[in-house]
Amino acid sequence: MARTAGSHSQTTGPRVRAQAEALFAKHGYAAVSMRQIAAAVGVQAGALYNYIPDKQTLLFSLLHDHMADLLVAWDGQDLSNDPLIVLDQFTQFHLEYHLNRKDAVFIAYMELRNLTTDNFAIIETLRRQYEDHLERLIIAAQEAGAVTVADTRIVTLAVIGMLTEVTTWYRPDGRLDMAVLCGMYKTLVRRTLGATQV
Amino acid sequence: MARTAGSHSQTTGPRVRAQAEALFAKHGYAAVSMRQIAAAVGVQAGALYNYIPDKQTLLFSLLHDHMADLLVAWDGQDLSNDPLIVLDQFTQFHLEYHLNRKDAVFIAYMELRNLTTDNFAIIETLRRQYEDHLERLIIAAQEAGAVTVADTRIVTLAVIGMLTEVTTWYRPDGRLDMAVLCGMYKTLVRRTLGATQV
DNA sequence: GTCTATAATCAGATAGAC
DNA sequence: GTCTATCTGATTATAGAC
Repeated sequence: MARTAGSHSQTTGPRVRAQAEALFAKHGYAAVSMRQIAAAVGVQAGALYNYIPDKQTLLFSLLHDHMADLLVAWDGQDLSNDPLIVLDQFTQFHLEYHLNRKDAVFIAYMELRNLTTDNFAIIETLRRQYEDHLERLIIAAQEAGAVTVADTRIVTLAVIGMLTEVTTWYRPDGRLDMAVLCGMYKTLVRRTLGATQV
Repeated sequence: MARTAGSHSQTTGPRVRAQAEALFAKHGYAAVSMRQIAAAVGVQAGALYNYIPDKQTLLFSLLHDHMADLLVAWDGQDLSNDPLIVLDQFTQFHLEYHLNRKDAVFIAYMELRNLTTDNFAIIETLRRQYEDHLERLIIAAQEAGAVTVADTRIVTLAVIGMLTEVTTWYRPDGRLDMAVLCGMYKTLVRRTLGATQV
């Protein structure tokens, strides 16, 4: 309970990350100054350096945690034995996860070019891992005779592209609720894969 | 033939735009300085202001011309009477046009947030016009009984998202040439639309 | 049309007081 | 842990010489 005045280490750190994420998504990494982040948090610029070594590391940390969390979340899914139902589960998972983290998704796609070469390689490896998860599902469905795909890699990227694009226009208070949206995209994904049942 | 030393008005203007486009695509609008653009062109920073009023107008001009050129190019297409062939034509047009202008496409999607409010509205109107072209094709195909779509607007955005995503990974010297790529995506688009023939 | 020089501002990051 | 003050260098844009 007793706490030194001005000491908020348990809350300021996460707040720096949250405000940076929101500002980077809105204006772009290069366009946001450390002073802007500090103002959003409610501290002076110098205080930020108690929590982050520099601006580049802050960006990398946001992207890395987003991708790592995504992989952990997918690993935690309870998957069906039906190869078509599993594809529906991926569609639903991808849409819900990404629509609930629009800022992080936006940054993860937009700010890759602002990473150093080494940091970029790490993020790309994580992204590739996620893509591979879906490609394995498509290959399994193909082997089970549930879908017909000419090139599993291309179709994997096409499906992820189609699903991720939703984050650029979907509004929770718009004309479609999540359940309806997910239902429509499950159909679109099955169709794209040439599923035996749609 | 005779030309005042240092006078290159017929070439410098376009070169400023071309170099700015390349640099904005690579590093992002906010991350690129006028000095960098000038260095790429081969002049000093001050000379740029003979061709552009300011940095913001340069960005807007690049985005505006890209979208306007896209609409003009589509209007110039010779379209089939077959509603499914027309959709194939759109797929091919969109892929070829966008893959030949990767930098402009990247900027058009990434730098919208760096436009002023007024400029943003203008670009969004142009983008919406392009989307409407595809949506009308889908509606026509639906009315002709050639496709089955639950929500023409959603599917329009899904198709454009799927096609545009290709620009993030396609390499002309990669394992797929344009003809094969277009063929595969024509199938994917037809499938997504629930076409009677794929 | 391009140059050099400069104005006015802002950037990321650090030092030391409290 | 946060503040103020500051360092160093970069930013956009302009002015005037050539």
